[in-house]
Amino acid sequence: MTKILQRNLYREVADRIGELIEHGELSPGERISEKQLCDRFGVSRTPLREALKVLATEGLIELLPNRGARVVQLTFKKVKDTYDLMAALEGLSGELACEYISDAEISAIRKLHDTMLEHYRNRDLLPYFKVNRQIHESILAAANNDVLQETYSNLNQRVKRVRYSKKMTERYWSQAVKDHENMMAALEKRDGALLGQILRDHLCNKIEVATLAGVINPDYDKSIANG
Amino acid sequence: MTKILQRNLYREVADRIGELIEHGELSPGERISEKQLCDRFGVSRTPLREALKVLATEGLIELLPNRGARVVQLTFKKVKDTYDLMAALEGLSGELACEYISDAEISAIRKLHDTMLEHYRNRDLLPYFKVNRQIHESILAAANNDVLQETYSNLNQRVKRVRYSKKMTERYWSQAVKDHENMMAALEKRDGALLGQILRDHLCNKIEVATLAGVINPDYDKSIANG
DNA sequence: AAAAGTAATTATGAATTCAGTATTCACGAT
DNA sequence: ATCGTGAATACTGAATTCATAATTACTTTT
Repeated sequence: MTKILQRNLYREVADRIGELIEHGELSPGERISEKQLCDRFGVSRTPLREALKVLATEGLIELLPNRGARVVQLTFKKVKDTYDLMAALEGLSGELACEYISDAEISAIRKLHDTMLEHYRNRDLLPYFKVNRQIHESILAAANNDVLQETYSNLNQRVKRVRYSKKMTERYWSQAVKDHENMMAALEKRDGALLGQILRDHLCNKIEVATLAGVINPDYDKSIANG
Repeated sequence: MTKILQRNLYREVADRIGELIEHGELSPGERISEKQLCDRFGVSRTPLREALKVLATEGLIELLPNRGARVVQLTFKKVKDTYDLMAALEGLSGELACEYISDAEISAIRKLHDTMLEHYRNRDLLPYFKVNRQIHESILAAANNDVLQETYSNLNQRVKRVRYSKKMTERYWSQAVKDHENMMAALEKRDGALLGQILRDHLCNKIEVATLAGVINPDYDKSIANG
């Protein structure tokens, strides 16, 4: 692990800790030892503690008065709440995108879409996920709303550790592809209301939640393990 | 100004600075002097700087490397982007609220609604705004989604300094009241799709944006003054 | 042996100190 | 007179130190 050397130390540290959480190297509920992280990153406590405060604001960890920090336990309800919100934001991004998107941007997304279909036909899950994400990000970017993008990005970060780790069932996968066909059509017609509706109803998120519900302790507020 | 005495210093300081920004005591674009704020609050630089990092994460200020912090300049576009987002979140809150809300909660909101109508008839603007806000907050609470509530609260904080400061025109006001009549009806029918749609289209936010557009420099990205 | 109380240790909260960068002001050159 | 260069000053970035709260270990008592 390369030590951190310079510049905007607190932000750098915050990102690195975020990665540790995402990859499960810091377990949910686990006490975060300041000293341990300081040694790991070769940084003093000042920027590290600033990073912890920022991460708490971003919802990745929680601070207990006089008792340090711990990684947030993702409960089923928290994940569901976050996904509900993300679905609404995707819907908005669709509406806005149709207002502002250029022909060039549409054809770029069309290319991504066709590539994704190719991956689907070959059942290449990882490449499929990657292009899928690019499509959603492109629409988000076309929405031309920085606050929206920032907010979505933050929410996504919170649930990253339980995303992209589930296997699709064939049925859900084909439904998701159908959704994308409809999305593409709505986008090319620049039908914002329709695209928004499709994105809000887009099953991806709900699939994952459903999958989680099957995989994990179905208890509503019980913590769930990392992927 | 009472000095800060104890407990969760950084959070306390962040809230206080937030108030200063909201009330316009710190002007947008203005350099924030750490030393000055330290003296004002009777706090050392450590918790103060932690507070600044948090406020930057929350989008109230921005940090310039080696050049300190400044209050974010609210441009017309930023406000519009934020309002678009808040409208979407309100819509979601309406949909979710209809799923979870109890009869008791509905009648509580009905009471608020009737009180608000009373204030409208008397043209009591401030009490009207206050009850109006309580209604929206009640629906948000009934949605039973902590992440949604937290996100909405954060966005609201960013634009607080330009809200609640505009005078309603009679036409917009009566339209807003009509919207609320429809909202109330949808809520009592527990028609989530409808309530969501009404809330998304609810004119309040757009009114304010329109008002701002008339009051301020119409230049899209130009900064706007505090209320 | 178990439990409770106290001392010791460790970790967090905050202040201070040290270092590096930007800004300002003065002086000189064109 | 204006612009450019450089030294002095002020401020931010980060490390260290000091204070206080929490946890642990140990002792003592029942």
